[in-house]
Amino acid sequence: MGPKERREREREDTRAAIIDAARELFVTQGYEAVTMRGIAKKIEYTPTAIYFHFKDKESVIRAVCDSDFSALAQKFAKIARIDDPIERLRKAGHAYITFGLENPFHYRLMFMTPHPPMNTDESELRHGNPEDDAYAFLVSIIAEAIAKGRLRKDLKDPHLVSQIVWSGVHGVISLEIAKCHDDWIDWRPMKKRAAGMVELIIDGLRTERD
Amino acid sequence: MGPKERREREREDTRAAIIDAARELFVTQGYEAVTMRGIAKKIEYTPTAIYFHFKDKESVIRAVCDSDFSALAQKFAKIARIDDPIERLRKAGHAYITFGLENPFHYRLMFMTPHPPMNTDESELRHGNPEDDAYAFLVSIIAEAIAKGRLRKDLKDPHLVSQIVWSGVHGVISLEIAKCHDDWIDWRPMKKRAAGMVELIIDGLRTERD
DNA sequence: GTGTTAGCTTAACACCGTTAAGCAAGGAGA
DNA sequence: TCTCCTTGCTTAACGGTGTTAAGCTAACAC
Repeated sequence: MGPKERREREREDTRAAIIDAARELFVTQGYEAVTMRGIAKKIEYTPTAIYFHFKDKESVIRAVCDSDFSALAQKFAKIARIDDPIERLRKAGHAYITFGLENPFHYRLMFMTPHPPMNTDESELRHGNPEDDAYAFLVSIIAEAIAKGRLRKDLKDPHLVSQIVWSGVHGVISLEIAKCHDDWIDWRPMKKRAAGMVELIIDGLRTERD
Repeated sequence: MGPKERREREREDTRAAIIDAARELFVTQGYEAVTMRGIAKKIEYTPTAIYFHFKDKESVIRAVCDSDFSALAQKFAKIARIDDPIERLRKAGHAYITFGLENPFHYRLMFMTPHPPMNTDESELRHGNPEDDAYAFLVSIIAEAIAKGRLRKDLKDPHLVSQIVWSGVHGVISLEIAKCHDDWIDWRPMKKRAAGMVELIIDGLRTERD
């Protein structure tokens, strides 16, 4: 049975071509600049053809993000091997910030833009699994740090602590993405702000002080 | 000389009508929902008429934001009277968070959306003046706290510290605005996250510890 | 009374996402 | 081999957007 597989392979190819074309527009110019007509021109199809492969524009772009966010998961996978939970937290914070700054349009779409609640099954990434899910990874670090008595004793809820930690690094990234062109603010170097935030958080959380 | 003033007053009136109509759409449904045709319908003019009063859609909405952001300046004006800089910082943080959560669309437009660098004179608010400029207000608090030896001694740059502090509270607000509908995250109450962040920051910055 | 200008309208342009309808090619079943 | 039907695409169009060019009208200045 040859032809059936060939057809499926071809379909998968043009689907990939759509994603690639969309990615190229997306990473250089952002969500608004990705137009169905623009994608179509790049791959030399008509705009309508895209709707055979994707429900709408949003699912095209989510396909781009889903595939690119695996890069973040890979970074986290390496960090997961670090023994000391505090050091793991520090490295994870920096990796998260680096990822956000290297993929500003992805980051903006995923974490700075309100979306209608999406069906869990629409995304291929599995939630709750620290390997795929960056938030779950963070919670696991915090939970371990709490269990090992490395955090202040009034900090008992891993989710609350995680959400505060996340807010901190998210604040640095998102402010940079949204306001870096604003010369009204006398911005200090990104690296200093990032490192300052990470140290401020870790220092504020933990038991010992040096 | 009557007619001239009357004409100017009338022009100012329809300008205000445009802003009011735009605000009504903006605060309930956000930037995208504000359409020139929608504004026009509300004030019973044609869409084109708006272009006599405003350059484009963006300047209509910026006029809305400019006028509404004076509310934040007023909150800060009260806080400015607090003696203790640390306590002033705490109150300012909470006021900022409250403002952001009460005006999510304003907040999103001003701090979560990248803009092309705008000409300073396009906005009526004066920069650098702590009375109008929330950032300058924050810097003034931090500078005073440093001068009075209330912060850790390695924290010497008011701008760097301010930017980190701002990032922290901004992170809480912006994550709430962008991701509060995401039930994939087991969100803790907003108040706990906000208070936790403010205390974490203040605790991380200052000299003494209780 | 004439000319000018302010303030608005009508009509259109160039985009956008999306959809209905049709067409051509190729596999499936007789 | 002939027919049918599905797959994958195209053509054409709809309703929406921001924006602009051109024209009209009433009120003012002289």
